[in-house]
Amino acid sequence: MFDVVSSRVNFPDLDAEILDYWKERDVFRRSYDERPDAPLFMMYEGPPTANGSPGIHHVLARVFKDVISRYRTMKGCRVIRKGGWDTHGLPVELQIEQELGISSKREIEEFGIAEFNRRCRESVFRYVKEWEVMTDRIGYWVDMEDPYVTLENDYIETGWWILKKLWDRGLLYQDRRGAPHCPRCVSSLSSHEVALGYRENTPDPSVFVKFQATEWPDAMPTYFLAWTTTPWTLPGNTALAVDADAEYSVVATDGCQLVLATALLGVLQEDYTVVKTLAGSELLGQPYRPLYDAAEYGVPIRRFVRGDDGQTTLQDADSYAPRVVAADFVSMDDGSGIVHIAPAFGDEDLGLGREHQLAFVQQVDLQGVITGSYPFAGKFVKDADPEIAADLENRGLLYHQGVYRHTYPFCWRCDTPLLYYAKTSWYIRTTAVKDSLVGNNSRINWYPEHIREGRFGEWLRNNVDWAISRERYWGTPIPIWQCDNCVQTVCVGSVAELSERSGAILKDLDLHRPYVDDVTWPCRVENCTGTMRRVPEVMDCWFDSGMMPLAQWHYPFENRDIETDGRLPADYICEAVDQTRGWFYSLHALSTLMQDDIAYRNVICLGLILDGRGRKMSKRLGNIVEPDTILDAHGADALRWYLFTASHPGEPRRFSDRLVQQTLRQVLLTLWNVYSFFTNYANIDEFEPSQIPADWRPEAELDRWILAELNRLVQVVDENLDNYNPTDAGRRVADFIDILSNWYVRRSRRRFWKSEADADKLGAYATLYACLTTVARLMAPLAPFVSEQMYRNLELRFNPHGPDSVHLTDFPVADVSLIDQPVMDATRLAIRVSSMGRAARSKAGLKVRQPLASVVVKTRTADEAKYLDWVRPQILEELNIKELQPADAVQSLYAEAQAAAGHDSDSNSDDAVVSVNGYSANLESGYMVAVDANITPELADEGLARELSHRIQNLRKSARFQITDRIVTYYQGSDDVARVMATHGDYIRQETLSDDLLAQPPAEDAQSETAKVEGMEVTLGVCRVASD
RNA sequence: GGGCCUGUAGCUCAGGCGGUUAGAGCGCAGUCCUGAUAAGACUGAGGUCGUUGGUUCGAGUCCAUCCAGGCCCA
Repeated sequence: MFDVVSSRVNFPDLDAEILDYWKERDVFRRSYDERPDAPLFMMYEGPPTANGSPGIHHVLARVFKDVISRYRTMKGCRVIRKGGWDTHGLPVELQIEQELGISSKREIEEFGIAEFNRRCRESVFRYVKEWEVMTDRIGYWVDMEDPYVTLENDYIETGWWILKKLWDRGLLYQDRRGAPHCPRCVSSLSSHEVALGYRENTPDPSVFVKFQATEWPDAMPTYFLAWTTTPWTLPGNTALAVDADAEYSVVATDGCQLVLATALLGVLQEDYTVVKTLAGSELLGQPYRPLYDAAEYGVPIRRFVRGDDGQTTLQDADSYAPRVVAADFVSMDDGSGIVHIAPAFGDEDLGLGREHQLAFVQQVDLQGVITGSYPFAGKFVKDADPEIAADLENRGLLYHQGVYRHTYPFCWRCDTPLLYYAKTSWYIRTTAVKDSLVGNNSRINWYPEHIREGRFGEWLRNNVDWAISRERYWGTPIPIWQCDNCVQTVCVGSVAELSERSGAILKDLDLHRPYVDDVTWPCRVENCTGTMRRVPEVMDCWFDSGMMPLAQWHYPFENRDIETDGRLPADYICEAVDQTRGWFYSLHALSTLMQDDIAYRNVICLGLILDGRGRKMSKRLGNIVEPDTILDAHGADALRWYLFTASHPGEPRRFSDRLVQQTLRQVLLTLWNVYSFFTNYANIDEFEPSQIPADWRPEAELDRWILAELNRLVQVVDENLDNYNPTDAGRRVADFIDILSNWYVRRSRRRFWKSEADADKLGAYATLYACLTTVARLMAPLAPFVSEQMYRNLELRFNPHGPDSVHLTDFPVADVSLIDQPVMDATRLAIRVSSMGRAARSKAGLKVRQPLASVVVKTRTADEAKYLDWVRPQILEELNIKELQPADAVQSLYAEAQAAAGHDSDSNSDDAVVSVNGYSANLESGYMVAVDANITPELADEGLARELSHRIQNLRKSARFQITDRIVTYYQGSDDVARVMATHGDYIRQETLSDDLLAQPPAEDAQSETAKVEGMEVTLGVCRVASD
């Protein structure tokens, strides 16, 4: 016997039961422990940070990780899926700053780094319980008992080892760059943080400034016209840049000459005459007078000097001689074609400064305040802008000023406009392996595919060196110690090495700041009395996540066998598209640098998750959907199924409770009801799987059809999952469930009901059993709970020595010999003809319960005419019609129907339902289904018999009788009713399991009703007969 | 400003190598069917397939342009 399955099911309760079962049997662990020799399949977990509650977007990523892992397990792999936690980084620090009510580095240092970091450490596990519960609840199998944690000493130590390797190869270096800097927080921002704070339509001053040429051949005073939106950088100007290949014009206007690009003459405010034109290259080297000579205002002057090694360094200088240089970034779209260059600020300016060994004037401090003795000294840069413009205007050096609106970055924490500011950072020279980065990428399978050459490929082709240092507190400390007296620098690659160098016993040292900062030692350079101290920076936390392939195993200090045992690279990773520049890149960059290999073979790149109205989910909008709400209402499978199938992984997806509920009803409940139907009747008939002969083959048309569809489904689902496409896999399963329920079961019901236990009935059971057990396995990776339940009840209880979980079974393999295309085509035709027939009946007001004499069907092809013959019984039964005739048997009907439909008019559509010749004919796409509308008295009686048994069935149902209960039926009504009860009594008794049909008032305890049937008042009652 | 993606019914989505009259589900209105069903069937309303050009005998599909939205970057 099967367990009794109610058609009413509570999926959240079912989830809980299955979770207990897995826990009890330790199924997850056994899914890899019990197959030591199976091929490895490696899934890398992109680590989340547990300092906030998990949201629905985390569920999305986790179920996509899970579905592929479960599929691979069923395909015979041993899937390694180690959990992980990302624990470092600025977001963690910010949260603590907020809690402490502070917002600057100065305040953190006053508060104390030790306590600050202690709080950071505590906060990152604050929600770990919630994460574990959610992970468990959605059925994501991942090893949470032994996860990697980026703050652990072992993890950090691997990071040090990697950095040292890079250092030894000259790939780790310190450099000065123009970086976005928040003057209020006194810190650089990572590109990721900058991206959070762009604001459109930000007004900035737009000033055109005149730089006087000092060696221009003409007598007339001549100025280079340059444009900037940051007047505060003008005192730092040390060069002007032009496009050497562009044409420039010298124009005469208002008592002087101006030089600017010919293409941009339109910016001039008044009349002018072009004196001459010349190439940009002819301007190169032209000296000009600085607007503000730094020496006069007490600001130190330095300049870039290129050494023998090709590297440039900054050296002090007494004076500088600004001049015109060439640059390839000079735009001809706006401005004047002459770009103001201040190497102390913009990154392009800095690069140009190096290239041309320009002077370097930095008249702004890290708080954004102008230094020196300028008239506007002591002001914040943005406040200095108007004063600088006014000062230049007074001196006749301002040509024009206005307002320019553009997109500008602001600090996402404190809304301060960011300044581009040249300062030193540590870099990894990823550009040294750029070709490998691009080349290795071509070996990665991206889903969706366009990411490879699109967003990711584009990013790699524009690769710049990776800025890995942060002037912060809570992160992996950069293991570089420098002498505070000389140039001695060492990179430390392990805790042991640090012990050895420092002479201290560091076994229990917390490798974080401030403790690691206390580790110092005397410089060993001869005659140097300095002390080796760690540099103050910590690592970018993306470096932490990128090194997880090695660091999660504490390689190379332990687990050296990962090099060869298949744990590098990953077979599969999956995160959202925002990780392109994040984790996808950091993994790829580090594995290219360290192993010159890919870090992952296959990657699903998920789109963003939006709310029901298509808006991004955010706390601010208050449109976050809590996973718990969904899970408690609909269960994990419904949520998973929705996430898999609603749209392809790369697409953004809308999410709402309503859509999950729809999925539940349409897919899972439909399947469950088929399952419930099957077990109910199987138990009544005492069907057991062992009754199916080993060499059983389907004979009935319907059985051959649904098994053909089933085996085709197996092929398609296997193919889709193998191609990392759970979306289409799930959609195809849903399609199958639909036809299984709404055609196979619908059409097969009577085969299960009938009392004789013949081969046909066994065939029906064997077929439906095969469908349900196969579907349970097919959907196990997608909907692990309901499939487990079905597996246990349908298979395991009859095969106690089989695998005790569906997730330990093999994925189904299609029996190609059962895929019978003609049968599938024929049944599709039956479904279509039935649908058209129902419409024809409906239009003529002929309800289906009323039997009709005949239906005429015209198909489009000869093949279909043949198929019609096969599926004739299905159509007749579905339409409740006695006889089916091909159209050529009723020659004129089709032509008449076409004529009636106005087919020969200019309308190019002849779809219609028309009444013609006593038929109701439905024309559609070249098909015709015409039902005979003539109801003879015999047919009317038969219709009444069916109507009466329908009423009696409803009474049985409302009396809550068991399906197998036998009853006595009472009836009172017109002569018609009495006659039908007599002439069709056998039929009614059989349908309703009535032992007797009694023409008398219902007994007292009978379930009864009086109603109008076909316009006649009828009283019916049913009474259960005591079973023996 | 650059890169990538997306635009098909009120909503969520399908539409193979270009080929007959562009489909499904949800929602709405009505009718029907039902002893597995929380379901199902049928009918109806609802579409300039984002725009404009082009290629072609033929374009939702291919090409170009523009528009709108999203993500990433400057």
